[in-house]
Amino acid sequence: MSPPLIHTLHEWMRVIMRHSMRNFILYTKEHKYSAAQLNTLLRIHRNGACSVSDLGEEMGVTSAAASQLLERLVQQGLAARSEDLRDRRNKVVTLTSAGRQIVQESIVVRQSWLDRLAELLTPEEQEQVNVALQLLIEKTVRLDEEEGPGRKS
Amino acid sequence: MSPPLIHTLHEWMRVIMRHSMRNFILYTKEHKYSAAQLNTLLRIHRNGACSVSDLGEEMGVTSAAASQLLERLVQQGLAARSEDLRDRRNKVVTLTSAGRQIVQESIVVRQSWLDRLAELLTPEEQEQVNVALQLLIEKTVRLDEEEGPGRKS
DNA sequence: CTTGATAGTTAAGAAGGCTAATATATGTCC
DNA sequence: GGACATATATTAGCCTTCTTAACTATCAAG
Repeated sequence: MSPPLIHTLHEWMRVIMRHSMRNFILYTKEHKYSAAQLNTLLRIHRNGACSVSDLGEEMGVTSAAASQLLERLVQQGLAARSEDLRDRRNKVVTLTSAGRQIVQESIVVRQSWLDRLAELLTPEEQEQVNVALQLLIEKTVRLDEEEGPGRKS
Repeated sequence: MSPPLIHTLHEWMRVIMRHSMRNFILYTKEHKYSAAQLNTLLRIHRNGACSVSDLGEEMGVTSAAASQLLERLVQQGLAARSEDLRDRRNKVVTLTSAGRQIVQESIVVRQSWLDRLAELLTPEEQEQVNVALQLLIEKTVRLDEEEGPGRKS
């Protein structure tokens, strides 16, 4: 019965990585943002408002490193720090509109090939793929629930 | 008719990136290899034997940068340089067995969640997903052919 | 108010990775 | 052979990012 699913999944992953990374690297070169900076912006985007140490912890660096990285983003007008009114030791990190725009652009360049890919499919194929991917997404959520049941307190 | 395919594709991409990158970063931290080094190893792995400038061009850096990056990999025993007999200006870059092992491990780390994901599917679902992904892979190949018809001479 | 923990910043120094310029060896064309 | 192009290596200098170690501000408990 055709190549096993595992093999197909891995192959698909390889394809995705190759396409997305190529565009991502081109984007960073073009815009002079380092991978670390763009990565930080993406984290802030995903987390919504968060603290500096949260950021560092998630990226696997010390809070000092996170602070410095953030400082430069603030200087470039891409991120903002404000005080947490409930605990004034914390800073609340957010994106500025310029920062949000950078994030959006980087996501678009990374994913634009998917749009062109979708256009190559017939409506029937689109529906078939849609159902399969939604199944995968749903199961992945379940996978996360099983493995990290107690991450939020 | 359910969310549009484009939306589902992008969501699936987001899921993949989050899972794979997290494991990838953990792996680099653990093994003290920088992202650039691991990236270089992966390129060599994908390209098979290639020259230094090929490497640099593909990674979007000067050949000087590629040479230095490679030098460190050689010192660590992960890559090897040998002379190209047909054109002795070129170096033929290959992985050592240690280098191949690192590459394999990093791929496994990045993709192991896919194996667990596959196990959550019934045989029928597996077949359904398998067919859909193979369709996507095949269409992506076609996409590449359309867009880069003359990349190899 | 004092003590001790926590969050963030700052400074100093090390390391990685980049470019540009230069050097060296090799290939190609006449 | 001689002139020029090509592939790689080397060097110097710069920028980014990391860590460690202070230091400041805030909170929480007594």
